Amino acid sequence: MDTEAVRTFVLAAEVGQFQHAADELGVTQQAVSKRIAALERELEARLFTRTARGVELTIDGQAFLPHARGIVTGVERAINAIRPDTRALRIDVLGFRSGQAVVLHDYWRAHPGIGLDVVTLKAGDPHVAVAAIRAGDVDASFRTVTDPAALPRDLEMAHVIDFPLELLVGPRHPLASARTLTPAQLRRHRIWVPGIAPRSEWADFYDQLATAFDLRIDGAGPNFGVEALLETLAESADVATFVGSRDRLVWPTTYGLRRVPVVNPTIAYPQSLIFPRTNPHPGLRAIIDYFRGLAAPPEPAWVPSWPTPRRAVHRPAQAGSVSSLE
Amino acid sequence: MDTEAVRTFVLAAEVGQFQHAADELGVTQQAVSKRIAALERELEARLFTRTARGVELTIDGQAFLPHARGIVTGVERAINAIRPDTRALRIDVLGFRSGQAVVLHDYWRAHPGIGLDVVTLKAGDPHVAVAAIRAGDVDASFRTVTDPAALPRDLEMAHVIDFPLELLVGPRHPLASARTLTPAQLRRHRIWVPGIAPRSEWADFYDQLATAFDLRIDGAGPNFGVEALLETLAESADVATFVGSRDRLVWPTTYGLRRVPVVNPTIAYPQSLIFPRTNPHPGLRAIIDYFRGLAAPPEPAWVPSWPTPRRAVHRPAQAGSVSSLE
DNA sequence: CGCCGACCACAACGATCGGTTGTGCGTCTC
DNA sequence: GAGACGCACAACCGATCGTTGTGGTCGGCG
Repeated sequence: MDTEAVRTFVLAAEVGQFQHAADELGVTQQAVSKRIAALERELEARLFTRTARGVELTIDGQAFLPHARGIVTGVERAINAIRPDTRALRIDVLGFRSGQAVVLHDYWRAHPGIGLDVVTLKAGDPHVAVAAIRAGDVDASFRTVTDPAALPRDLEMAHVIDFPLELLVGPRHPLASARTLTPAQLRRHRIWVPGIAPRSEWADFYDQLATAFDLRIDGAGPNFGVEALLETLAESADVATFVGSRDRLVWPTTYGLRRVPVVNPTIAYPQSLIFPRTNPHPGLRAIIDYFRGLAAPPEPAWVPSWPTPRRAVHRPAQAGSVSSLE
Repeated sequence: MDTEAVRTFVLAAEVGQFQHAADELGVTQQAVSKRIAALERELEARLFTRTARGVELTIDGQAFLPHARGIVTGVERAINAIRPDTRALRIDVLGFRSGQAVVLHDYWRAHPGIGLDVVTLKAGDPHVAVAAIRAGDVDASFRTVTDPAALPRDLEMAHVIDFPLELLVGPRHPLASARTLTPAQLRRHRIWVPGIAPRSEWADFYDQLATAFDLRIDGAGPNFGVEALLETLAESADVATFVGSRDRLVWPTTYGLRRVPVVNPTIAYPQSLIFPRTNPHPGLRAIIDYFRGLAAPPEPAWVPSWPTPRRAVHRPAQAGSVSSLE
């Protein structure tokens, strides 16, 4: 199906004449006639009744019209998502099931009609995201540059939310029945975190976490995907993994897996957003505010020793109240 | 833009290989390559990065993908709206701004995702709608056959709602400042109701109404469309018209028009729905229940002398309580 | 009543497009 | 280094889409 034919159909239905529609489109009346005929042939249905003074929609044509309008606007939106000057807010997330993407999706559902495209740069190094933002390929990225000196001057990194960690364990694991766990209880248990890029902020986060609480966090293993990880966890009695409380797990229940919150202290991943310091996308500020308005993890919370700008908007006086146990 | 190319793009993005997508679509790999190349040329953007083991979405491709999915599903829905065997519930209304259509639209918004197509048969005679239902062109029609003997055996006509009438007057009309009006107050005022087909149920309705309350209802005049009517009303000091309380008027305020409810008694148009007695569309019952669940006009109400089956579902014991002043 | 004007359909023709087969190139694997 | 795999390019052919020219039908008008 040619979308130009669909657009022609909509126009012809609106003006009620092939001739007029042809003038509007800058083609001959015969071309419009052939486009409609082709559409009718493809749909195996008559869309217009031809009269001496123009055309009129048939019943099938009336039923088709709103869907045709939807196709036309869908095509326009699709093109606008690509064109550099008109494109919608484009945000890089670590993965489509990550807590970042889940909260973004919540925001999008709460604000229907907003132009938002979620992409993943699929890079281990956060500096790839930095380069993509500077190049204008994306408008913002949920990555973290742990060394403040490494962040270019023209970019800003803002802390937007803390994602508390949970332990994901199979039913045979000794910690499976716990309602909550403290970091001390995790000591000597194998915690497997595959798929973490070597020099990424997440590797640094887990490094600091392991040394802070003397944990056995193994991030080296090969990553065969989420499904393989879940299957391994489901059958293992001695291996667990960390997930963010907002991360989406597709079939956690079918594997019999349990998510156990870690408390006293909460282990919080300080989520930052990187975006251009000047001329950020107009819709970005609302998203930052939305993230910052979400509930903070329960105190006390452990965070890594990055100099992340603490949330200055909603909790201005509590910058020092987030206790670090280091 | 060719929707086949869009569908190919979605498939290729999902499987990650042109070759695989080509097998799936039953074409050669080269055809897929050309389709994608054409799409990229049209969008002036690279959608895939070609690798030795397949293809991977670029950032632009990732942004395009959800919109492309929307286009594909939109095309599917459009086709399903046409195909006789799979098509969505198709209901005939008198006009897209009529109260019937407005309430239908409310229902559709309350039940997103429901397959519903609203059409107008544009026929004066309700028997055209009857024929269309019997032919399977539409699934139901908000028309009324006033003579029960004229309704074919294989069709059912159910009363679904009462639409109370309001007087629409311009600012210079003597009744413009009234908050409510009784039918007796309308006597000797000119009421203009253009566009009523001669032998339709609406003509009968207004005939009965005029004789019941001794009103001057003029339905003969030429119909130049809603806009012309509104303009005439806005400037006239002695002509008014009737509208249903649920009818949508596009720019009533810009013309300075006022809608005045008629009470003591309310004048109710008993809205019926005609549909096949056997094998009605599965979604139809829910719509009938929705209409019947809406608020009834205030009592007492005048209704024409048609033998409309009164609402038996929600007000089973009140069949006789609807007072007719005839 | 017959002409004219408006509008759509059909025919013919050239350019373009979308499909095919055949081939070449780069990369990954053994 | 040979083979497998996957995508791109070239050549070819039929279908399609645009054009111009023409015919048919309906409504309005003198």
